[in-house]
Amino acid sequence: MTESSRKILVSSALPYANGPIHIGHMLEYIQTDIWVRFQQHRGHQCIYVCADDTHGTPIMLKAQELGITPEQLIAESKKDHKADFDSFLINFDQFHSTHSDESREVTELIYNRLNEAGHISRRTISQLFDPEKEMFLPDRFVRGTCPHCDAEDQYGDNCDSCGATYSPTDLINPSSAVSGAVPVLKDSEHFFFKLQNFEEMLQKWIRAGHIQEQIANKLDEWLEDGLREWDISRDAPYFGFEIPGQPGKYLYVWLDAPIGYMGSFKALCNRRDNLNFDEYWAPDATTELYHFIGKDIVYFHSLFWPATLAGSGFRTPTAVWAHGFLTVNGTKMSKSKGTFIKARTYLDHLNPEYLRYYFAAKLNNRIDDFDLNLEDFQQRVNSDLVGKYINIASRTAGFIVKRFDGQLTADCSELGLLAEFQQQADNIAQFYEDREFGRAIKAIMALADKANQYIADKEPWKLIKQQGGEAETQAVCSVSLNMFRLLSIYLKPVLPNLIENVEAFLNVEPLSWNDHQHLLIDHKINKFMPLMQRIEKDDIDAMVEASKETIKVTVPEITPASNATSYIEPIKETIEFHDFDKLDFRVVKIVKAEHVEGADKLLRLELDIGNETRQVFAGIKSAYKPESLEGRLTVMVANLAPRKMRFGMSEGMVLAAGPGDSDIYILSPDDGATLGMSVK
RNA sequence: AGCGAUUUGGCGCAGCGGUAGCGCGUUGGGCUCAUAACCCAAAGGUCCGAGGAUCGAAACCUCGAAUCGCUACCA
Repeated sequence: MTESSRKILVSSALPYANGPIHIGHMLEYIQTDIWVRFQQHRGHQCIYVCADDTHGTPIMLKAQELGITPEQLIAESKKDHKADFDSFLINFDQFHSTHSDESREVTELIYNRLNEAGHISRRTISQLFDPEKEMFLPDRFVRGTCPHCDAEDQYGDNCDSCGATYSPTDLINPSSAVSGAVPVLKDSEHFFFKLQNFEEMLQKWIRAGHIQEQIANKLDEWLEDGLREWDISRDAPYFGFEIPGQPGKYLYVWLDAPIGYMGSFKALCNRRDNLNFDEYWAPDATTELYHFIGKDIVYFHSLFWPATLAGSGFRTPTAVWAHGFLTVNGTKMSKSKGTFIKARTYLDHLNPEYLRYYFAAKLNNRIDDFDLNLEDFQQRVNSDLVGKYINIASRTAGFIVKRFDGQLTADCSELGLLAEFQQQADNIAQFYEDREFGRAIKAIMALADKANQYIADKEPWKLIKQQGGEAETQAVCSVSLNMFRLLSIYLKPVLPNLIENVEAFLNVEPLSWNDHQHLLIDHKINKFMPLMQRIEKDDIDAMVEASKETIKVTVPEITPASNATSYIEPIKETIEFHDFDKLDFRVVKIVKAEHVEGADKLLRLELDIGNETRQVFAGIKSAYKPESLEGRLTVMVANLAPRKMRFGMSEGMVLAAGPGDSDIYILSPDDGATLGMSVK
């Protein structure tokens, strides 16, 4: 059961420093973070590193465009990225930068070793050069007319219109995307990494269980084509590391990017006493090293990277694990549809653990694309987490706290049933280990169903009313809360914040995986409070709306007057006229108002809006007597989506002011307004 | 164009040789402890299409379609 403690180093791919993190990125970070937390949860030493990828032409140009230095740009970017990751509970041990002393040190070491071992060659190549900017142009930065189909304004490497691929020198009327100047051909000496020296090593490596089978198939194909030299140098001006001893020549960003994993880890070693760089990177290292990546960068991580490491006397990764791309509602993320959702936009509207759960619930260890279906997302999270899992505690804790002073029974009954929950631990652990999170969640939710069935079967709400039924009620609820605790242990890698609140509720020390081996008996718990709110459709809609690319609006800084009375609610985010215009307010007459049987706060209103009558349930019982409302005119939102409520459909909403309780004041139009009038 | 992945009930997925399962949703019933939650039951599928090997396929092979992606000196 207790395997000896492992030493594991894990990375996620480095986000590029020229743009914000979006939810497509988050798929990878959440996947990795869950796996890392799982390992730590089980008592292994698992270190998680990452960094911003900061070098290359796009960074350089973007900084120029903004009129700042690249250093300023990447510092800004790192701050934003780190804030996003923190908010999503991504628990890096170190989030570093490839533009750092540590990265430079390792990069130079690797280059020098490759060079000394004869893996670097040089030759002169001819490339398009921008005479105005005095820089060589990457293919993407040359635009011109396609030599095949005459489509205008195409990239230098292929044509969007006819799909042809060509060299930028083939373009008709080429121009620099940077300055607009006509590029000229210019010679320059470039440095190449002799990838072909590693063909045999790579052939073996990719079939030795280090990568997924589908990826290995793909790599085979590349290997069959033969490996060629890899151009690893760029001429000044370039934002990156200068090649040692070669002024004006820089290392291509893709050489130093993965070295950023090592640089980040080195920085961590420098501030932690118990970590030794060589223990993780020496060629004979017995520790484990894993890279989580997207399938788009397989080439770099499964060919260049192991070759670079092997050629410079370092260990190769234990495994490189690729995942698929994220789609939203079945299609590629789109700015116009509002499905290009930035991490920050998501966070402005929704709890990060919703997304962590949804990703976990559908992730597997393969490279299939992952669809974030927003409707499914809402239903699944609400149903699984709030409806099933949390509900177990919600429906039993009340009895324990109110009737038994929070005390769980001294002996636990139903040991057989609980043993079933405990026995699932190994099975679930294996799923996590294999990155089959979806199966893990499925197994956990099957147990949650079982727990709810158990409660339904025992009917503690009836037991408590029976004479002498107290003991059994306490036993049933104690068993239920033990089930809840076991599920919490299993869910902890996915939902770290939520489980922290669960720990406070259960009044226990931080849970670790092996705590599943014992039960909570003769223990006092705290009062239950709602641990998670359901996802509201409105929040998803608002997030999508906020993601739609529109003309940039500068949201005015909202500075609440410092001496403002405290109960004034802050003004919500500024909206555009067309947002406002969606709301259809109407003058209506309350033709009928009545109490609703069984409802504490609601009144049922029948509203005449001129051409039809609407039924609306309004939470104003505490402030109005029904008869005082009948015959009054008021204002309603007439185009609000109907809402099925426990007592019937509510077909709109009546406007009212005030904080609630008896402080509620419905609106009245001035004299002269009549039924059905639109309010603007 | 080449290659890879995907295509199973409304939605999201599992199954990978013995003639279809799960969750959500829907419908009906039950319960009322619980965040309109929970429990029970039902309806719903020519498993993308066409061929083929097999006693037998959703699953294997061939051809085709659709979607997403990759194709190293783009990041």
